[in-house]
Amino acid sequence: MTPREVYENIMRDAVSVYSAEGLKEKLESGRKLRVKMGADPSRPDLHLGHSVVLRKLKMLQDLGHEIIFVIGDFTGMIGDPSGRSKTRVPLTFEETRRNAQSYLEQVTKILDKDKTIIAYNSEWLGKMNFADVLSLAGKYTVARIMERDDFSKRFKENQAIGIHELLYPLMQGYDSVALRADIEVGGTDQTFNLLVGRELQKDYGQPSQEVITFPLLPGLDGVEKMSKSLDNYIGIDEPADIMFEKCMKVPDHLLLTYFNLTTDLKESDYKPLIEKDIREAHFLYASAIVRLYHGEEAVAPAAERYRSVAKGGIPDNIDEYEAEAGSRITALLVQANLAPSISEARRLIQGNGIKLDGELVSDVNAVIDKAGTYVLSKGKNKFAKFVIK
RNA sequence: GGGGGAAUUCCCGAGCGGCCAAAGGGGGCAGACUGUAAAUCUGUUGUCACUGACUUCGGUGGUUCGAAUCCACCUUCCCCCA
Repeated sequence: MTPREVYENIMRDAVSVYSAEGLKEKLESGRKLRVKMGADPSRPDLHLGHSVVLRKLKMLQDLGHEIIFVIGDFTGMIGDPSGRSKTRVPLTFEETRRNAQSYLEQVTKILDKDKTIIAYNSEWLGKMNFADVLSLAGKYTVARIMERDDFSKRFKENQAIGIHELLYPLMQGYDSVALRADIEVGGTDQTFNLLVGRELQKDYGQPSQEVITFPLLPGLDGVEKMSKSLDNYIGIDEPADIMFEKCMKVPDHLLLTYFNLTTDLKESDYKPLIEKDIREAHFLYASAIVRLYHGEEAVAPAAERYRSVAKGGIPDNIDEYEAEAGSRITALLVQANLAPSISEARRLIQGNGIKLDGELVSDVNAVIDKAGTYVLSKGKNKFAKFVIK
């Protein structure tokens, strides 16, 4: 793609660009740009939600620009203030490095490893003394900080806001100063912080970075944004089978959005199909995603498996466990993680949710007493194979 | 600094000293229906050796035959005034 094409692609999918002229100018300057993106070291697992932004970074990278991931290890060590979430266990130095490593590995499913840089914000934030902090804090006002949506909301609702929380946008913004970022990208939830970076760079005598925000991908529940903790995600590291299955579960009304944000397909390839046959459109989507992250050869088997399970079949590549003859089915369910406790296993049986080799299990105290191979299933699509000795 | 209020199960939120493993809602899980969708309906949602037992209502002690409910202290949080 040419710089012009990349610019147009970004303008098409971005929610906001501050400023569009600045971005265009920088892209066409021929200069090697420093593109910053923040990474949360406490959650190194990437999903399709992240891929929205990562795929744009890939385009910039292909133009020869430098991608810098800022690992927020300094902020991570203090704890995340956003929301009223419980105090997060601060990460140790080793953990942040380990998570960053795993982050890098996953990121390189989309980006070029060699052209991707990792930076830790403890490198500069950790060296600041109180005078430096005061000087930084002096560059912003309470009124301006309170413009941030969640701050003002919490303030109005008389919810606590820690002083250090007010400093967070400044810390993130200062990262841009330290890195002399030309462009910063992120989800729309980061808009405020990214703009603070723009302001601070000016205060520190640097040209302001261009800020590009991309839409947040809604999760599989169709309500919350995609996140690992809500378990409504499709991980880019997941096995092809699971990926395929999850893609088929994307809510109908969001399928178009998913196509737009996470695939390379042209709208003309999928939009008519969505209107005509939503189920086929799901297959198209699932295939596209599996192809993207696992390659063409993984598509057919995953689709095949899906179809067979949908028909009530039992797939062959399922987790295998061993147990002794005479084991209770409830215990086996717990062993295979199909139930968190014996009690829950009993309830599942009572609720007609458990099958043994396709036969409904009705007795809570049922025992497998003959050696052999059995398949336990929970609901329509959770299976475990047992080799009983 | 002064005054007031709150802490309940995954979340929100009810809870007269015994009928409280604790209402109701949300969320989760399972069943029916389906497209392994949505919507809807049903069941279920502390643990276990499961017609019973055990451990839970911020923490520690106490009162009582008996405490989520009463008392004391502690911890944390919120509000109002300054």
